[in-house]
Amino acid sequence: MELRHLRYFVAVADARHFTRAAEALGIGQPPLSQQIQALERELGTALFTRLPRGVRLTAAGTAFYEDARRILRDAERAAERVRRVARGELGRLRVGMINSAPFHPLVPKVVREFRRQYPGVALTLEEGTTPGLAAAVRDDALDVAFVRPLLINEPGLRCDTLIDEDLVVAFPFGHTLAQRKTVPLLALSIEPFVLFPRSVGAGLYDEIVSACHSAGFSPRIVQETSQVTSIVNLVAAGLGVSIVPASMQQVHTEGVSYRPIRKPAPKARLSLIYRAADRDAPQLQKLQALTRRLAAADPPGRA
Amino acid sequence: MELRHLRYFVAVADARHFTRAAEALGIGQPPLSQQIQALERELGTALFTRLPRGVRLTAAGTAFYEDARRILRDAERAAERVRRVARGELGRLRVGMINSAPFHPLVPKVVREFRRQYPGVALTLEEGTTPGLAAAVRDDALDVAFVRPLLINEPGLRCDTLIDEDLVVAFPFGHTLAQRKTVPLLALSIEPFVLFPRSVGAGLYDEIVSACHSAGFSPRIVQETSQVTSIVNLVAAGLGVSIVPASMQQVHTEGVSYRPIRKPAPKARLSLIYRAADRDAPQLQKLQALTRRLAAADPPGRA
DNA sequence: GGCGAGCGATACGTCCAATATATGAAAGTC
DNA sequence: GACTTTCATATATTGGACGTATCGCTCGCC
Repeated sequence: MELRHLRYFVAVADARHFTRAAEALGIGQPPLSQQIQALERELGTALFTRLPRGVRLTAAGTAFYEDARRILRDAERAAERVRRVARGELGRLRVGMINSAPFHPLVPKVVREFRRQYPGVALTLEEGTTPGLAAAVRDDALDVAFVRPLLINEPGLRCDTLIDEDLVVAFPFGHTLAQRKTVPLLALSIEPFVLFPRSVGAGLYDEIVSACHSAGFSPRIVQETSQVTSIVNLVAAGLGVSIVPASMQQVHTEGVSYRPIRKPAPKARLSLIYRAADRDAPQLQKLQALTRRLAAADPPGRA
Repeated sequence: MELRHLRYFVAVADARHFTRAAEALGIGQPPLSQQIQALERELGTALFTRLPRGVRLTAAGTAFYEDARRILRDAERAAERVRRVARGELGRLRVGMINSAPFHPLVPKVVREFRRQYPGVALTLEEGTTPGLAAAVRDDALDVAFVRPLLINEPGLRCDTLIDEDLVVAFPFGHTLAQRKTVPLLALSIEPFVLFPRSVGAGLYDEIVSACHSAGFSPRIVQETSQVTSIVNLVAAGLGVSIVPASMQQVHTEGVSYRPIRKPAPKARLSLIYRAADRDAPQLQKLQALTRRLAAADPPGRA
């Protein structure tokens, strides 16, 4: 039995007439008769009672009619479903992001817009550290992640750079250096630093530390904390200064002021990582397209 | 898209291997590849990721897999359902019977046995008069009916005679003629008769009346009632005698005694009628077979 | 009651498409 | 690097779906 048999059967049942059904199907009447006969032979029973004028469904045919229609409808819907999955209108996308990502306006904007445009895609969000997220993507626990620079280049992972954000200095309230318009890095040489542990983001950590080295000093880290919001709070509490992505200025914490770093300022790159094998996955491509479009409207380097 | 494509797709998805799937399907590997390619072309997306060792389902393929299996299962179940309907194991049978039919042991036995053997067939029962039931069968309101003889031969209706039952005389308690072993019809010439109206069963009515005429008298009908049980009650009440099918002796009404009629005794035929067009209907054939079998075990002429 | 029209079945030829056979290409394995 | 595994491609073959012509049956019409 093939779907063709069901299509022909339904056509004849609807028309109650072989000749007219054949016309509707765009084939001749004899082949239609033959296909119906083949179906009846396979099912072991007549589906139609042949009358001098047209045909009538038998009891078996009546029973089969609804089933046949349902199967045909089901097959069409299944095909349509596949096409929608393939077009990325249906499915899922597991997104990871580092703690600081939500503060850059691009990331929440991308997520919000993706949800709006593709309501059929189940988008899940998860926070983590850059190395943790990279491992999750590699192990197929996530599909994509917004991360800071990776030191080691995982084979099988791809990385699109989204924005190259300036880093700024965070001062506690009343700090003398906060009166300047821009701060040369070397001015921070005697300052106590609050920073995140190297393990949660070696790439950005090294970027900051090596910038200090280039300026001629080694930062004196007095306090470590993983959460970027905690860093700002510790700065506000007066434990020290810090160097954070410019987008952190979004968080208007009482008692903290931010100042740009005098050129050459270190940068905090934000990238999108995903499995190279999935580079053609439609949801991923849609996310990339969306990110590019929104990043263009909201150029990098600014907060 | 044809069911073949789905069958092939499921085979490959199960085996995760074209060559092995082709073996399982009993076809060569190249045609299988081609059919899958054709399916992928029609759906507009790859269903498998080709790996160096075998294949893996894509997201679209995974989505399609369950649908494909359900459709195939559904198609098989629909075919099986049709076969069962055709075999008469599924469906309905609307049975009619005259009031007196339930008293002959054959009829309830047939109904009971049919219900037991074919629980998938919805059997409905309805009582009525012979002409009413015949009209119902003709108008497709019933499928079969147990009736007494029909006078007019409805075209399109068929009639199987089931049993040729003796008629007996019903006497009120203490009637002198009830002392005889058999009663000659002529002895009833002066008796008042209780009988059913001709309209509810002209065939049997005429059989009785013409038997009386043959014996040399016209029955003096003093009371008419349609329900055969009412006739017996009226005889018990002493309103007159009656002539009823021998099977009515099943009803042991207080104050009524039955006596055989001396030969030649009139007969009450019980027949099964059905539409000639439906003579091949499986439920009908099963009912006929069952009736024949049970009638043979319980021969006609006896009560 | 004969006759034409309508309709499905049958007969037969044609052509496409599903299959088989042979081979190629790519990647892994020893 | 030769060999194996596995899917894709190329070409030939065949079966089956379809088209054309015709038959057989039934009904309605004159």
